[in-house]
Amino acid sequence: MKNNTIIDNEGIENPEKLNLKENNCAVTNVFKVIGGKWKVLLVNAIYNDCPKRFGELKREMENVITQATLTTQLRELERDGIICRKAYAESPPRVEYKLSELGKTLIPVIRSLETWWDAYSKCVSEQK
Amino acid sequence: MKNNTIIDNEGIENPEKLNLKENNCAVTNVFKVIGGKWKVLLVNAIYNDCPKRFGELKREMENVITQATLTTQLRELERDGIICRKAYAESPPRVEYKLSELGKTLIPVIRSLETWWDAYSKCVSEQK
DNA sequence: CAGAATCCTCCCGGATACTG
DNA sequence: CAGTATCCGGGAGGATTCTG
Repeated sequence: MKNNTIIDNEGIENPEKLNLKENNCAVTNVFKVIGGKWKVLLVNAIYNDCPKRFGELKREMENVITQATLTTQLRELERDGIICRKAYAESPPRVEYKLSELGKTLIPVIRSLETWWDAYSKCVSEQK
Repeated sequence: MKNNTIIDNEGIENPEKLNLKENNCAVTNVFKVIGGKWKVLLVNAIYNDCPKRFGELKREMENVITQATLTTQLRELERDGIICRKAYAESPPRVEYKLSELGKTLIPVIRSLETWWDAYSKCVSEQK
């Protein structure tokens, strides 16, 4: 509580640069967008089968994450402009998700992460 | 506690694929290695000025993270094979960090994440 | 069918103090 | 100088229940 009143700035000559304990590293910002535990999985799923209905995602993720968590992750991806949500005013209701144009630019980045992981894990397993 | 005895498997026909609530998505695994709040910053710092002494890192990160947190993050990076730690048996003690060969392969991946973030944030700020 | 609302748990990172 | 040791709070994500 005592530290809620802005951090002690003694000795800090350039507070802007430090951004007050916040880390404005670009990569850290990327993690805020796609670092959610299931987000890349969802982006891939929606990319591979587009548009994707909520019910399909739910079925595929069943017994892995709950519906509540699924909804939360999707909402955040939508808020950050990665996916588009379209609700049809029908009965029963239907909701479809697609990757936005911005979201599509993520795919190559995700692929490069996957490629790095493959090489990394292979290397790690070999050297022991 | 009740859920410690392996999760209810009813209705799961293919437990291996689900990996028991674990997410074996490659990208998620990458996040476990470099997803720590300050790790990419540290990797960049060590890469740009190699070898890097602990004291230098501490000074650069002063008023941003504590020494304890710095040590923890470095230890994890070392454990995961990204950086190499070399301690000299001198007095006063000296410790140097370098990127491992494996760690160097991270640099292009980090650059691609940075590039994506630049484009992303520009796009987001324009469209509102 | 799709989601909102609550409550709860776990763990990462932070503050502080002590050490060879 | 470069660490450990210990305690602690906050936030992400999960379980459960209720709704149009």
